[in-house]
Amino acid sequence: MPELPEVETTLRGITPHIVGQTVLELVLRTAKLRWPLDPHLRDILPGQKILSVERRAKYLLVHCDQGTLIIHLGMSGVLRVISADMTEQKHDHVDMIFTNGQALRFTDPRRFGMFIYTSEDPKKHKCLVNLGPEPLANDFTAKYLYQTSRLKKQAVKTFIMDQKNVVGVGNIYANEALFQAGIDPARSAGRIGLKRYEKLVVSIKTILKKAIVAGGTTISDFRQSDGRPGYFDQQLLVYGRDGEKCPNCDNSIKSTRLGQRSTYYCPHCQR
DNA sequence: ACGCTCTCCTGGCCGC
DNA sequence: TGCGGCCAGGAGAGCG
Repeated sequence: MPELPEVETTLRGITPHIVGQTVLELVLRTAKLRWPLDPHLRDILPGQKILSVERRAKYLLVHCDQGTLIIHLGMSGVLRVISADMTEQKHDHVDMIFTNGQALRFTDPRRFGMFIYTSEDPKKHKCLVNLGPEPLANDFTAKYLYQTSRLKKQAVKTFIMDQKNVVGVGNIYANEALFQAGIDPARSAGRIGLKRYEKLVVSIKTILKKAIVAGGTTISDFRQSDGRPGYFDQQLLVYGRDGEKCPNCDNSIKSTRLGQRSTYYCPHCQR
């Protein structure tokens, strides 16, 4: 679920509450998320102080004295700072309790999320080492996308959702960005010219920035870390709108599937 | 190397 | 109201 704006929203929500705090105890209630939760976290983390939190792609890196937690929200994960005595509910898998009486709680119904610890450089972890550029950074340019996509036959939507090429763009924002750029999501990435990639890069950056301001998109279960939903769903122009009228013309929005993912587009406006 | 499927898991919704 | 089938913000693994 969470794409870059939702992860960024989470980062901004939790950071001021946990940086500087010292871990008192780790409560693990579920053995397995995407990968097994390491029971040694109960021994390793207590006593460590949270130094900083950063986002890389859709991963959150919680830097502690002696190592780093790598957290991914998967499709349905939520991180919240709560009072440590708040009763746990179904799907609350991890509580990281601090000495100040608060806790960072990880909730994830579908359990595609990830909550691991490394004492090595987290950027060298196999999940992070092959990631492409950050879409909001200066090195994410039309020239880069154009060069990277030469000879690629895969659909441009699949191409921009591949984290090797650019990170953070998930299914919702891929649909929206391609609509805004007027590009047919099924078109081969290698057959799109530099000019059109210029439009696409602008669309991706604009949409992600707007979504961050809105606190992300809540389709069903995403919550900002204070429990409020994200409000960007009110600005979605094509996602989930098949059969509705295109905002730009009189034709209706169609849906199809690309790479096993629902795809929404206007056949008239997107070429 | 590339690109396509399958897979992990729970819950909500729709149709019968 | 109950049940089966299908769908959902991701992405690693395995295959041809």
